[in-house]
Amino acid sequence: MSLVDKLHVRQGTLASGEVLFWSGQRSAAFYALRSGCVKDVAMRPNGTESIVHFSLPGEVLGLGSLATSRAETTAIAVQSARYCRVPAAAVHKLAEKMPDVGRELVRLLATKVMATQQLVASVLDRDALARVAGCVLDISSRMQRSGLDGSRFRLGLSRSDLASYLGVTLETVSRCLAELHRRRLIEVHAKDLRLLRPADLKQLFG
Amino acid sequence: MSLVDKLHVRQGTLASGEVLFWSGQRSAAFYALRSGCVKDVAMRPNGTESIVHFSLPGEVLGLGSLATSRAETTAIAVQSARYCRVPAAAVHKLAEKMPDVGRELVRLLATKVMATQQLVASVLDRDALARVAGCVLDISSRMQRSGLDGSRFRLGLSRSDLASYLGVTLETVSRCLAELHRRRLIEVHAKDLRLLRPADLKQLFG
DNA sequence: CGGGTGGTTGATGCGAGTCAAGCCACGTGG
DNA sequence: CCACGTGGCTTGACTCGCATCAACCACCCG
Repeated sequence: MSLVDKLHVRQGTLASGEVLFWSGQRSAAFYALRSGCVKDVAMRPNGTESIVHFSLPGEVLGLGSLATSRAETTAIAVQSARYCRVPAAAVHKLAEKMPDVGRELVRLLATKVMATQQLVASVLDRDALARVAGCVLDISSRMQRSGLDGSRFRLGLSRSDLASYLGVTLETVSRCLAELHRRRLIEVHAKDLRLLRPADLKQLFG
Repeated sequence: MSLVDKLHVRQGTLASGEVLFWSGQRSAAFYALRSGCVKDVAMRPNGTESIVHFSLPGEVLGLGSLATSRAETTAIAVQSARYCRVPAAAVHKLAEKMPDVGRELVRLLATKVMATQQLVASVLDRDALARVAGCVLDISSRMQRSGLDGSRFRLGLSRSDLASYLGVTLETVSRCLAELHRRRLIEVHAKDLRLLRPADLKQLFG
């Protein structure tokens, strides 16, 4: 039984393009995503924005607000989505009675720290094609972890979202997907994606 | 009074090059760095290694082990260092009596999540010169946060360590530091570094 | 039908990787 | 003491991957 299931939480839905929370907004809570896809956008002083994360069904977002009681990024649905809101205070109160809840939260956070560090490391010293391949594999395995079909899915993010997330341009993303298609490692039609040879994808990524 | 000061902890020292913990090693504990500098290295299947993080005095490392009870990276001292070891079990036990301890730990972790995400975002869409400038500023502000002199310090990391951390080659790091020196934004002699015009550095970074 | 949005594809230039040489500070041993 | 090697750093010349700029296409909706 997972952490969020133990709590009395508020449910909600989002239409595509709708904002879940704004950067800077006062709030100490996180969210469990039930369906859809949500991107986490960091705004820059100069106006440019970059995607630092995206969440798939079964995952948790908004953990940053636990540090400062203030959201550090803006979360925007890229598909219609259902979610549960979990106030930090509720978790902390529950944790006082049930130590396991506290440990679970710590585990959740520590896992995200590591995942993010791995992401940095993996992205930085790879060329564009490997980054795209890695991203496809990442989505696939995250879908599987939530019990969904990891070999055939629809991308929530647009090319330009993916580009920002991967640190390349949208043209490059487009070209790389086309190249992977040409090599028969995947099949892409617009946002529908199918993995043909995951093993070869992994090799390309490694 | 900070979290680690409340705990009964084991102290230790490291010589430059010595390993604090190995990737994969079973252990659920983190470390508070008292002095020196420690790098966090992720090994790849293919043998290459990349630096995902480095810790300065006053900072905490090894949080990854809280997720899996296993270190995810190898921590190596790049200068002789003093540290305190904090077992996860001790924190959790203490947290049961003092809820604030649990919250402090959560805050610590959430802060690191955000910092790491910011790092990704900041590194990805910046050119090499801006990355190096940002890294210098980052070190400077982290030194200040611990009450040290942020305008004049000695780099713990070698050029090649910095290169790995920033996702560029060591030649590029060298050229960028030289360029910043040429522009009179900093002064570098080997590993000794001094900030001359931090405001202009920030502008270059932004 | 026209306009808008998101995606693909092509031509060109630049930034940073690569390869290679050389410098400096260090230590070691003849 | 000097000769020599070694590791960390710098600098230069060449190459290449990706950004940039720009056209074009497919689709949707008013």
